[in-house]
Amino acid sequence: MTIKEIAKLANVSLGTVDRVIHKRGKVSKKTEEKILAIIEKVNYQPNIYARGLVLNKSYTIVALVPSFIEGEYWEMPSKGIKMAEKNLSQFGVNLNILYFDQNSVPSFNEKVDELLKLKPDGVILAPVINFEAVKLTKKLESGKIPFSLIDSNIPNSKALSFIGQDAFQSGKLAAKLLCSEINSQGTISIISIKNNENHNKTLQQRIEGFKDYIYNSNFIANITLIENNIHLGTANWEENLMQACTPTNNTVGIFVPSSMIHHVAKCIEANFDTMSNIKLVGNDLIANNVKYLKKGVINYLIGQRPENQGYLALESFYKHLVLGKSVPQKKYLPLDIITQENLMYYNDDVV
Amino acid sequence: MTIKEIAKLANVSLGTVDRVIHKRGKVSKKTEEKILAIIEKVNYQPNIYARGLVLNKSYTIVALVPSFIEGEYWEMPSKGIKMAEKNLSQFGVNLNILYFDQNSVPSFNEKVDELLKLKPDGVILAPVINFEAVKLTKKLESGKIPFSLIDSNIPNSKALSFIGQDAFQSGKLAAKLLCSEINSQGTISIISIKNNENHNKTLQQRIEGFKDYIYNSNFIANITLIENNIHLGTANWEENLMQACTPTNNTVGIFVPSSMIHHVAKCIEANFDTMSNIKLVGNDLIANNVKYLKKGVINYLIGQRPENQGYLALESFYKHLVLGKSVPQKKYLPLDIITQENLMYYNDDVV
DNA sequence: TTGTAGGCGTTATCAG
DNA sequence: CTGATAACGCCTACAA
Repeated sequence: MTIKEIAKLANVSLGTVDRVIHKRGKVSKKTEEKILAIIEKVNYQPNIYARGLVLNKSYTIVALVPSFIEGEYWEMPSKGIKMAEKNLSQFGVNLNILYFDQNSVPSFNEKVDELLKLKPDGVILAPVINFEAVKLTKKLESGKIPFSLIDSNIPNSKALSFIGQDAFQSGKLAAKLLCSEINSQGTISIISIKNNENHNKTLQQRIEGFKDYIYNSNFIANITLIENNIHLGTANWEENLMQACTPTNNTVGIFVPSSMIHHVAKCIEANFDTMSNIKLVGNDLIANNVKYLKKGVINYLIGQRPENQGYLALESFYKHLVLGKSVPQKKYLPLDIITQENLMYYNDDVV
Repeated sequence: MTIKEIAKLANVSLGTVDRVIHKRGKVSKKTEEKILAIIEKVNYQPNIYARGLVLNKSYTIVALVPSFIEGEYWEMPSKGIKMAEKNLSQFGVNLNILYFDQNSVPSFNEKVDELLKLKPDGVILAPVINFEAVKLTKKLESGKIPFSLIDSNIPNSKALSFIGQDAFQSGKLAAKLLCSEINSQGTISIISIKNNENHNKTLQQRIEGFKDYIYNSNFIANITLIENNIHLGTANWEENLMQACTPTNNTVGIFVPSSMIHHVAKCIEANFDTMSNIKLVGNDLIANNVKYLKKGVINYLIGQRPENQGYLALESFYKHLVLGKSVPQKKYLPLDIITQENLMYYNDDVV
């Protein structure tokens, strides 16, 4: 059903129908009602090709995400965003990725300036440097530029959508898997490994979830928890890590609430004679982690579909700007449990 | 870059450029080469809106899948196909779902006739009744109607794409999970439950994968396997099932290689005083299974994203027919491990 | 308040 | 062999 046909049905011209459809006024109430009724009745759907052709709009979306070196976590969301661009560029969605250094506020602000100069129609933001990210969202809000958040949320922000994972639940899941592997008894070591200075809410929530599971289980009496913090790049981080890995009493399991578990796995592997029965659970399917999962040093990895997060973030703008559809305000991606046995089908998994 | 601009660059009219692009001949070699070079250089991409508008083609895709009652497995692929239609109908992809009775060859053939009468531009087929399905694919091939297979494959068929799961690997994964739960010792019962008469390759492959894992593990000596077959709807299937569930010797785990594990779970729950420590692993997130997973009667479910399978099947025709893109010939969806802890984010998971 | 005409980029047809 | 032109459905400016 076209506008022309509706016009004929209503005995008006197609200009009038168009004005009704777009609520541009200047139509008498009577004809408006008549046209609306017809539109309703025939369930008129605009032809998106014709609309796309005449509007021929193109949208600039800028993504502001942490820089990375090959194999690091942030490569994956970037990859997903780029894949989405490949599919969506033909619909007028143009992408511009800006990378900032997670450890440098000036670098972030520099990129923010660059971003604003591009006058984007939408922004994808990874709020890793939380405080600065919040400032940016305020600016975007006042500039009426819609933004989507990936990875972690900024509560109370007016984001078009948040796409990420439920970190607390991720921690609970990790605890469940580790407990099942260690038969629910012994000492578990939680090792937080970070490569930046920022307060990492995700890490914290995973740890809380992990503890929550154990505290509320009925074998809590059989389990001891130890916590360690390692800061990559500091003077003696490797020694500290080695110490954290070394079995105290009867360490039977290690949980690393980040993608950095491969550092622990490397440690364990180097001392496999004494440590081979320590079970490892961590997050994220980055190449280094996968390597140790395949070797059996890591027992479970929990995935959060980072490529998908990136893909969906750009797609949310496509839906919002191009199709004019509504998009879910919050999207938690599934927490995938990855083992040697199902690893192979989790690789090319971007929609 | 538009055809018009290319025409100007090449000092020809846009008609000529169009003939080159569509290889319709009647262009001198010299001008053709010149135009091709320009197209290459400027990386010309046709405007899909304009193309869609003028072609204004619509495609009829017919899906032929098993009928179901609410909550059964086949509801999920159907749901996925319908969701895809919702997104793709505006691009001219029209869907027609035909349901056949898995236990009735005549019903299948009746639907095949109906299908052929619709003169579809593409067919989505669930080859559950294998022999008849093969016959249909032959007809489609000779009629040059492309088809996609979902759920299980027909090797050597000329399908546009197959979208399903690796059933063998699914069985291996089930074994791994069950072994981890039962601490790798005791008697495991494999209970095949079917609701139709067809030879079910998927079931068979899952069982083979399951055995393969155990035979190749180093705790094979500690595990005993028992196999049972239950045929839903036969005279005394409930008694048989009850018998199969009853612990012999030291049954510690049960594997049901289909979506029918809720029948076993019901059994176990009814005798929870004596059977509460039997671990259950099965397939598919249907409502009945989820219920027992939440209760803790079922320990793990393995998902195969059936909605996604349906969605991707229809989308493969969109990509093929509308966008003219190539689609992967074979797509195995990930084998998701579902527990109480990650269940909640696996529900609205269709792309 | 309403109707009309031109144009978006592509395809396909028809006349040269 | 090549160029000109109508049409697809929608939007917008402008005329009535």
